[in-house]
Amino acid sequence: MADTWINKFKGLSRLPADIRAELEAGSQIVSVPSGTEIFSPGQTADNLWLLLDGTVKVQQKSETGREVFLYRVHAGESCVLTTACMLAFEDYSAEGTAETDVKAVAIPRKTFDDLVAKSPVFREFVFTAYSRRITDLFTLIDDIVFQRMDVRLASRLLELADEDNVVHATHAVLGTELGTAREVISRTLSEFQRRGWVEQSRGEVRLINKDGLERLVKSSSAHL
Amino acid sequence: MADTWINKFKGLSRLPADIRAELEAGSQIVSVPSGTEIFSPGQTADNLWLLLDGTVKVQQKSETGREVFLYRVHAGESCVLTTACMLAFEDYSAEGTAETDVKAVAIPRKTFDDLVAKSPVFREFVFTAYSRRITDLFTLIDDIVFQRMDVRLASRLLELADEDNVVHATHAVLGTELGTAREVISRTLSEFQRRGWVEQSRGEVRLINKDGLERLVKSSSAHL
DNA sequence: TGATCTTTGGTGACTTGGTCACCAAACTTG
DNA sequence: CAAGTTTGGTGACCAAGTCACCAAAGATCA
Repeated sequence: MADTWINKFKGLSRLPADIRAELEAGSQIVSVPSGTEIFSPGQTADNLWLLLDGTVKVQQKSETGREVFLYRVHAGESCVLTTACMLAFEDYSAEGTAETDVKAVAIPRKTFDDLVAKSPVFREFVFTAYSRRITDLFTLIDDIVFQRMDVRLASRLLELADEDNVVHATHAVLGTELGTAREVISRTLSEFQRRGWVEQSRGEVRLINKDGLERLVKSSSAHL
Repeated sequence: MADTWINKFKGLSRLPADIRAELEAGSQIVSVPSGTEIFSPGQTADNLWLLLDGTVKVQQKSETGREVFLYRVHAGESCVLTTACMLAFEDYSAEGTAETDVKAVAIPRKTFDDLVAKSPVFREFVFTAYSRRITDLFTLIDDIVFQRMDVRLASRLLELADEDNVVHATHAVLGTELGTAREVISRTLSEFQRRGWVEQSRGEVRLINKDGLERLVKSSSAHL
């Protein structure tokens, strides 16, 4: 009982026993392979996903066909913004893709609505998740408007690096992550390489001097 | 009974009588003068506001002291994003200011939480409002990243014009509305003036050829 | 094993937008 | 009306996005 998936989600551990039972009975665990489209424009979202393993990348497709990265959902978090659209019966304009193999709990609309009605703890969980995502969006907007590209790229590289300090992504992918052009990424990375912070090969960037990158990021948030 | 404020809000007219009664009893109508700070970072939001009259401008203040415009709440709409933070007991990073004299219904946290629990219609109202705001934010991000400044300024001028086709705003204000610098606004407006679309005087822009502005806006959304 | 195709990255020229420094004109306040 | 404040204008410069094009690294397949 103590090792149920429910305890992996911070706000849910305080749920009373009856609600837990309903939540477990009314939802199911699903696994999807890397690359799966989890939700997309035109498709009604019918489930709230709580991620157990893997990451989901949420992007906005613009009319002109280009894409902007919005945020990334990690294990222990939920794709909660879809719920607004799920309950509002409105179409979602963003799309979510599994970046890795993903294991998740899918809560159907019916169960979700029921639990929101019944459980104050579940309600707080949902609204807290909202609050976090919305704050993230505000921060993103702020970043796009005021932050220099080199700083944004440096901090994104640090986030995306694996345990060997390698980022597996093409310049084009990094471009859409930051909402900029591939050329800008190429130039900025050359500059980082010239300074001895990174080494590049096709499809990957090795961070060989994280300190340099970190100093660049810090220097920008310190104009007080 | 039919002329209650409740009917001014699209999703609420279907509320059953008992819920209506609770909503009316548990909320109050407030009036604040133009310029009032309705919510701001550091202050916990204790009420959900439903606007009856006037407009509220929601901005994000960055660490560097600059501001980005996020969205505008009109009569018949709600400041719903504050509720996430209200229920999540998290601080809000954005601030809301009355742009005009504002009349609104303030629903305290307690009443709000209660109604979300009890009423499916109220729940749908809340989630629909969320969905709309979030979609607006997505559109904003898309705009910032991909749209040219002249197009963005033209469409904003058309939005902000009063019945006499005059926009009452300084270049600096228009700058923060669009997340750009005053100088850029000045240059772009000079260009619009040169083309005979607008006339300027201190603190206001008169649209004398809306067609020109509208054509510019349309031309940009038509690259299919 | 090459020949060809596709994906990825590099580059120069140019345009747009943001920053800085500074000034001038228009209002406001005493 | 004099002095201060707000608003708008301008040139020089830098950062970033766009366009056109090419070259190198892998992938595919006869």
